Amino acid sequence: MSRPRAFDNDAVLDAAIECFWRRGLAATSVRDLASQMGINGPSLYNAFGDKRRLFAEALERYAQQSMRERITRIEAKYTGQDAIEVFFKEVISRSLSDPDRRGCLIVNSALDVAPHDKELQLVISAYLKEIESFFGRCLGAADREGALPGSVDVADAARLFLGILLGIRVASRANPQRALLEGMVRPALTLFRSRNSPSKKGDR
Amino acid sequence: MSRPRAFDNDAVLDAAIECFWRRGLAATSVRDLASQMGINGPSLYNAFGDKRRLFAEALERYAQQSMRERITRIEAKYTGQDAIEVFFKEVISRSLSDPDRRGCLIVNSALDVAPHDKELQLVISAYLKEIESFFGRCLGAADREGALPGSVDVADAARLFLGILLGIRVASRANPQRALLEGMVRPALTLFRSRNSPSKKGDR
DNA sequence: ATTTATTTGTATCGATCGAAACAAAATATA
DNA sequence: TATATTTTGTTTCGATCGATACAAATAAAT
Repeated sequence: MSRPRAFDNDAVLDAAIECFWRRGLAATSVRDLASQMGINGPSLYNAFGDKRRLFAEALERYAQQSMRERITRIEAKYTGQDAIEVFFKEVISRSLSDPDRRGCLIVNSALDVAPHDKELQLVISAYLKEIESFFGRCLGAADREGALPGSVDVADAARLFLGILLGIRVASRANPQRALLEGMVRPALTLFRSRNSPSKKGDR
Repeated sequence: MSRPRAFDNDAVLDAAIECFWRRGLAATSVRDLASQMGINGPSLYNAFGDKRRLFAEALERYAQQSMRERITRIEAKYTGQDAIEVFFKEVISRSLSDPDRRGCLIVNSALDVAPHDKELQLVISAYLKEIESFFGRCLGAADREGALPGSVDVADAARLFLGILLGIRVASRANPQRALLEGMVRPALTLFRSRNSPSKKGDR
């Protein structure tokens, strides 16, 4: 009954993700967005409301395509310590191979959006909780298999790995060096019971 | 031979720190800065060059007054695991008691300034290195006292604690909850040889 | 008292910001 | 084909951005 939309919603959202990912919510102008999305300003406002709501949609799509995709893909093939190791290996690899050092849109937003937007804070906080839950599942599985020493609290260990992930994402933007990022994770993996050939001091 | 400056340089720098700390470099306007600093725009430009150079000066003053002050003060009284524990206790306490959730200006800048400013990236990266070195000294002392298991690599452990610190600073802005922040640190402290009454699973 | 160098306050520069007014264009329904 | 409804492109709004021109104000040096 009306004129159809001339652009693909997901495609323009991907372009918006790229803008917000590179520069953040406040530093990205509506003109930049419209230009990169290949649409006009009024089309943007008509389709997404305003810049902030567009950001919320882009963030949710990012969470789905980047965070949840990685978690579900890894959990389909790995469990316990393996899943955590593969997860960090992938994150570090991606962080180091990005010439723009975009980091993670969720982590970036946790730092520069959440404190100034109560609604988005809840959304972002929930994303972080999803990641913590992923670590919690991995650690729970490891614990049930007897791969965790009794001194390790599963909930706290999940928080630790979330903290390390946030740390890697921050450090990779200011100091993207493999030794630093991998060094952040390695000692935490010693929380697990040592397996066949654990990495020891002086091994490197 | 000329008209003297009517404002105290350190005092207005403190006001600038507050602005940048609360909103970041890009989101803080020169008008906000001048207003909070109690000076006029032209005085600001005359004294500091431009917004970016004012930021660099404010950041350095922050590093001195906040980061180095804490490190030297703690190292004057504590060593090894104690120093690390006191450090995190203080950081977490400060993070949770700040109603504005400003986090740490250095960490904030690592995420949203460093990727877009090569010069400031070097400065910020150096600040992070100072923190890592602090952890390195603590861990080195612990190692020399036999308080570290042989499986723990001191350099990596320092990177881990830096990562946790960054994680705490990020998480405290999006999800400032004591259980989360303390939980991030607690498992990492088990890297040290257990002492008199270590916290165990189920203790909480 | 005059000179010289700097800071200060007022006013404003061009550029850009988020957002929208408006009409032309396009299509499903009647 | 006529009508109703939404999208599109052009244009522009008032506000704000970083930065500065300019002259009045100030105080040490001569």
